[in-house]
Amino acid sequence: MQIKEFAQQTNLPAKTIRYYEEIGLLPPPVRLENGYRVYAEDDVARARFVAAARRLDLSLDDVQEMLALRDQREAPCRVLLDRLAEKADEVSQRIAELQRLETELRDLHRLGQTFPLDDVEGKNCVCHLVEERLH
Amino acid sequence: MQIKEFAQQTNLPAKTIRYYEEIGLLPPPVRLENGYRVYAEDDVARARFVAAARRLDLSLDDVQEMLALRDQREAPCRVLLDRLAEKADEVSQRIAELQRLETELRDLHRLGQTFPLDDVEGKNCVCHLVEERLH
DNA sequence: TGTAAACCTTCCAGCAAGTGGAAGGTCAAG
DNA sequence: CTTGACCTTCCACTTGCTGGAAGGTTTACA
Repeated sequence: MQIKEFAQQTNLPAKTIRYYEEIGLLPPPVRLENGYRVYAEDDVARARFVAAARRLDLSLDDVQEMLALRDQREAPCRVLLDRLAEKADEVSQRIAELQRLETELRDLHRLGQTFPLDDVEGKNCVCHLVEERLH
Repeated sequence: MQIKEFAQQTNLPAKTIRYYEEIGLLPPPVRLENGYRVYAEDDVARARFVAAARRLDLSLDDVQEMLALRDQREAPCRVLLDRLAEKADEVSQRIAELQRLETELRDLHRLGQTFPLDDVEGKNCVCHLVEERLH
């Protein structure tokens, strides 16, 4: 199959597939005489693994590591399992940060509405409110 | 004051201050004969506004727009207020996405633990679980 | 006088993970 | 014979900085 069908099968844009090849995440496929890439069925699984891992927000570095294990006939499951747990913790930390941020944004917005909207020089507008919010 | 004190007053690294100057967010300051930057008290407010907006995760483009308004003697408060609300909505959307992601990661992790850890070729490991999770 | 430290300068490179676009080759259908 | 859908490579751009090299200046201290 050519790159377009491969892209459909793996749910990755063709551009991204070429990029993954360039950085060594996917092996260079066979080429036709005209230079077109041709993929085999076997290539789909690997690319799908990458796509799925990316959807789980694992880094390309993480994926590299796991694929390298697989290429050495070692099961990457232990590493993957650990990364899933680590990633989940990172995500929940990030959620907490964003929740704090949202609260701050909503608080500022609410407070800012009680101020005039045309006070450039004075201290009575939301801009100064924001400005003074540094700690 | 020189760049180091300015950095302390504004809570921005010196590198970042030079960068903001380079992209036109902060005006080029006066230079001493030896080329050192010298900042006035008035410069502090502007840089603090930038720093505070960044802490609220507003983009440099947003900040540019608001500063441009201020430079034209127009109050950026309306724009700022709108951005605060928009940003809060973006953040809460992002939170929802991350919560879905966290759930997916934890589910996969839990499920993956019930599988063997050394199954490279078979279908009985967490790697294949992940791989098949594409939709 | 020498020198070490603590400043300051510019410029170049790189991060993550792609995306966009230009310029051009190839192939099948009408 | 040309149109449109593919495909190729290469280069630049995104966001918001950060790190480092190579070098100039200033002050303190021996």
